[in-house]
Amino acid sequence: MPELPEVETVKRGLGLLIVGRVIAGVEHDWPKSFPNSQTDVDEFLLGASITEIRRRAKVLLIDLSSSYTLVIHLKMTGQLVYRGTEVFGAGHPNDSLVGDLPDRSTRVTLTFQDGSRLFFNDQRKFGWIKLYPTIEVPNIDFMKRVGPEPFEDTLSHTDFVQRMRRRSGTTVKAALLDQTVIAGIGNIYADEGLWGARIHPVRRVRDVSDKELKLLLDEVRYVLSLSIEKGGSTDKNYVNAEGKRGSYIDFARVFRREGQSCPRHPDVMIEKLRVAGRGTHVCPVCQVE
DNA sequence: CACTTGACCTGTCCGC
DNA sequence: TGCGGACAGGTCAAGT
Repeated sequence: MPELPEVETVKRGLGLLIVGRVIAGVEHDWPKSFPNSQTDVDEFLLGASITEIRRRAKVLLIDLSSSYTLVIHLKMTGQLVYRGTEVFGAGHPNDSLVGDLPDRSTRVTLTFQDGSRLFFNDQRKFGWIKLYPTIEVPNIDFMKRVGPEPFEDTLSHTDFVQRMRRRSGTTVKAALLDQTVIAGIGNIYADEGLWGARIHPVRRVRDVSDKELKLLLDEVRYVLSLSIEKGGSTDKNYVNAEGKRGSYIDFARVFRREGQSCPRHPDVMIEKLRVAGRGTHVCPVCQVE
């Protein structure tokens, strides 16, 4: 679930909450959630302060004063929730989606010198936090292969068309989800962008015109920026760094709206199908196969 | 090589 | 009510 807008929202929240704090302790119970050795922890994590929070694609980067970086992928159900040291009530805001922490899906807990904590919760255990030398981050396989950021101003419409054409034999939805074509788009914003551009997700890229693909980039940029403005999409698991939900789902036109009417066609119902192995939402009138 | 499917996991929901 | 199976969906490995 966390796609570009959700990770960007967490990034902005953590920027306000944890930059400058000094890491005093780390606990982790699931090896795949935090695979580094105790030696790495002792040498490069404990005692380091947080200098900057960055994002690349759906990956969050927490830079440390030790010249190491915590590289974090939330995958489907990951959450990063900060809790301060205030002692009122249960110690968390009333509108938080998350209760007392740690809880049974807490995989990693970072404790800061001032007693505040950052919890990495991940129900399905697909996500991870890995400590890398900052200088090595661009050499991680994923970082070398991932495509341009959607809002990079050097990404022209023509560039986008060319990158999509590299996957001309597959469906336009599979190409949009391919992180080496363009970074940060997942199932929600693929469906929303394709509806915006009136392109059926099952069409082969080779059968989609340049004009349609250029419109698709505009529509993808529109839904991503709207979602960032709304704090992302909370369907089930996603919360921001304060444990609060995002509201893009209230503005979604097709995602999770099967059986409801298309915003362009009050008499037509949104349908759900499977494309590229994922639940896919379309208006059968706007989007023709 | 290009593309598709399965695995990684847990929790929820649906039908029998 | 219990139980098996489908589904949720990001990414990589394995299969066609």
